[in-house]
Amino acid sequence: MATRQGLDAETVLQAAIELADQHGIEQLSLAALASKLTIKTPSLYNHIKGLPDLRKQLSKRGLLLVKEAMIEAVIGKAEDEALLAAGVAYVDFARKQPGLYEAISALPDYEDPELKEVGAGVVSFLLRILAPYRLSEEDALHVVRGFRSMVHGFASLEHQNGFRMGLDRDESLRRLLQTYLRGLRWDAGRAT
Amino acid sequence: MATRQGLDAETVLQAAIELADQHGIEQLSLAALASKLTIKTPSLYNHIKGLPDLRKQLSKRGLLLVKEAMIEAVIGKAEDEALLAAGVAYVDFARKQPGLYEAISALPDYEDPELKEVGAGVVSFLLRILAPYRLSEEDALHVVRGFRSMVHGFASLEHQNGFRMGLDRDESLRRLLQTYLRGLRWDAGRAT
DNA sequence: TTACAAAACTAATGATATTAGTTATTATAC
DNA sequence: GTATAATAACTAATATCATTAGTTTTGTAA
Repeated sequence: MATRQGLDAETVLQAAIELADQHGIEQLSLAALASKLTIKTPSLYNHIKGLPDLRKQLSKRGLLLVKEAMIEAVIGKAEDEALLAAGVAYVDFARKQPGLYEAISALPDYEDPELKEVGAGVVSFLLRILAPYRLSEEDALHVVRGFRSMVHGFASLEHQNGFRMGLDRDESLRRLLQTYLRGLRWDAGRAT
Repeated sequence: MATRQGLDAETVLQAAIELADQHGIEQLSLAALASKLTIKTPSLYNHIKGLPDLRKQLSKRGLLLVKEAMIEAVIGKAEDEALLAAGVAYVDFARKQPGLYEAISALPDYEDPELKEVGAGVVSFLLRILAPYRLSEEDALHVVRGFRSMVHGFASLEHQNGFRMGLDRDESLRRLLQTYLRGLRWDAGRAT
């Protein structure tokens, strides 16, 4: 019965991403996923290790994709322009793939080596954008933390409908980043 | 059997807060909560409406407490000093009450009127701190969004062990806020 | 003391993830 | 082309969980 369909780990992951994007990561259950794939729940275990493993995969994929989105966004740009574009791309990613973004922001164990690695990839990408600023390594790392805090916080609050005033959200993000960047210039003693 | 203990909604909420702070909001189950209170799970329904309701109560309490913490922190301070203190108090709250903080950041329905109200309370508190800056209403609202994004993003990343370099985290937060505030001064055309 | 409200209970239901063991299908080796 | 091995699906079973219904017991108020 049930003629075997060509189902592999990647297909399962894609289906999980769709479900998470549609209904939120909280609603992503193995039952719902199996149903979407028209198989029974236990059959999923041929492709994933379990629900925690699946969520980890979502987190990892999310981190990879958000980094790719930022890389794509900064092509041909440098310094403030590049940081602004990267920040906007980050937030846009969270808007377009809300479930995947939730997976990034709700991960329980950042200690996992795979997640550590992709996380470090994001950080090193940001460090490369910051290179032209000629900051010390320590200063640059503080800036990376600041940048990540800003864009993650913005995306997170926006996602949970935390911005309820009828005020343009893109404008809020742009101002946040630009104000910060101007502060950076000031710090460098060369305000433009 | 089971001599009735003086158990009310507040006691139940407190126990839930303890569990959430200890093991994370994800691990907070009615079964664990009932066990902690030495009652059976269904008995909880005499005090709460259900698990979603309990989580909503945690969110509400968290928002109230984080606002209180900020209010307390800005006593005798104004302008940049006050904003910095409020930001630090926010992050400190997330550190000391991680479960309660998770409840704030993982709430599914910000549409709930009660939550809207306490959320608006936080915003109006921040607006009052911003009053001396004499910004237009629109500008001030953008700044509030920026401030919330920064502190929430920082607290959230720190909570999930997102800052893995051996770099002082308090210093990162201070720099983030101060850099932003200097950018604000520059915007106002009166860089100090 | 009686009556009522409420806080606890037991029992039952339905959803969930997970494991064990089975069947059937695909692909590989000969 | 056939036999074999790997594997993708299945059924059955278990444990945990939230929730509802209905019951008992306790504390309080009349």
